[in-house]
Amino acid sequence: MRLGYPAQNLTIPETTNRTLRMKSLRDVERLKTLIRENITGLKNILGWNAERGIGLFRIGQDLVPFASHPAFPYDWESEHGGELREAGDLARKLGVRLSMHPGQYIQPANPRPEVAERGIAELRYTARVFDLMCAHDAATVLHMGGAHGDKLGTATRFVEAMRPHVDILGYLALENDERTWTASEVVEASRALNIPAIIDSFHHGLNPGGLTLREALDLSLPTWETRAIRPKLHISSQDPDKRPGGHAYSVNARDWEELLAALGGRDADVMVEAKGKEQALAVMGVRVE
DNA sequence: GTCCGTCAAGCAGGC
DNA sequence: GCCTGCTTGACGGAC
Repeated sequence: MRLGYPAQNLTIPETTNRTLRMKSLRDVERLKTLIRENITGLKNILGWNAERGIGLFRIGQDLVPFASHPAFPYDWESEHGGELREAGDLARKLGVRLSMHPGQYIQPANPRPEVAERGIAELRYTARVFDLMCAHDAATVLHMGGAHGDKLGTATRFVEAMRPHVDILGYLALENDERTWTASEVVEASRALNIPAIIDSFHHGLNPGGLTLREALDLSLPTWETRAIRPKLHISSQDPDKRPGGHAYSVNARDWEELLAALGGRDADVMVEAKGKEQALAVMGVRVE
């Protein structure tokens, strides 16, 4: 089992998420510098992680900000491909597995074609990053988006929208969310696309769809056999000061024990989604100072 | 110099 | 109808 955290390290501190405002995109030199700083940030974080046995990391979605936007001013794959390749070599050498997690705006099943197409473009960006890094066990983790009052029809539309994009499907994994798509619904869509499903234990608790956590894992873990790579899971805990679904600074030890119990000794890599980033891994016994 | 609202983008749900 | 949660940096204007 490998443990990981997303996008930035609060201790060093370092980030992969430097960005700029859209109207600054035309400043090409500044943009290139910023992307190189993000890639350098990624390498620094990978090194810090490896020294502490942290073998999983989620690259921030703004590694190449606006990469999928029509206004992006140059061919980022040619310009930064060599740098990404180096970062990928480092990750492989250190044994760190990578992922990305496109945000809430990415909705391939959206009834508005322009929204769906924007989403596909963003997913293709993540796939190209992983291609350039030669990150063969990487995952692009995606929620299925809005249901638009018709879950069955939307799920069908999602599968049909994604099916032609084999370049993206090579990395894509679908994740349950806290209010719309349950573990079993996500597994069903994943099976239809022959891609893996990720269970988020916190989301599952809020939107279980009649399944225990163990039952959800029984369904989702085998979907990873299609890629012959280790399954992935997400864990986070409720922030007591926020409404249900708000992520806490750390992870509750009971939530962690519950996930381990549900796994029952089966192997998986676990992404810890906490506001405290790497600091939250202390709950799992990782040395994070 | 610091604070704060806004920025490409969408949805669902609580008030 | 508005605000918040998903996430959490940049940047311009107000003070």
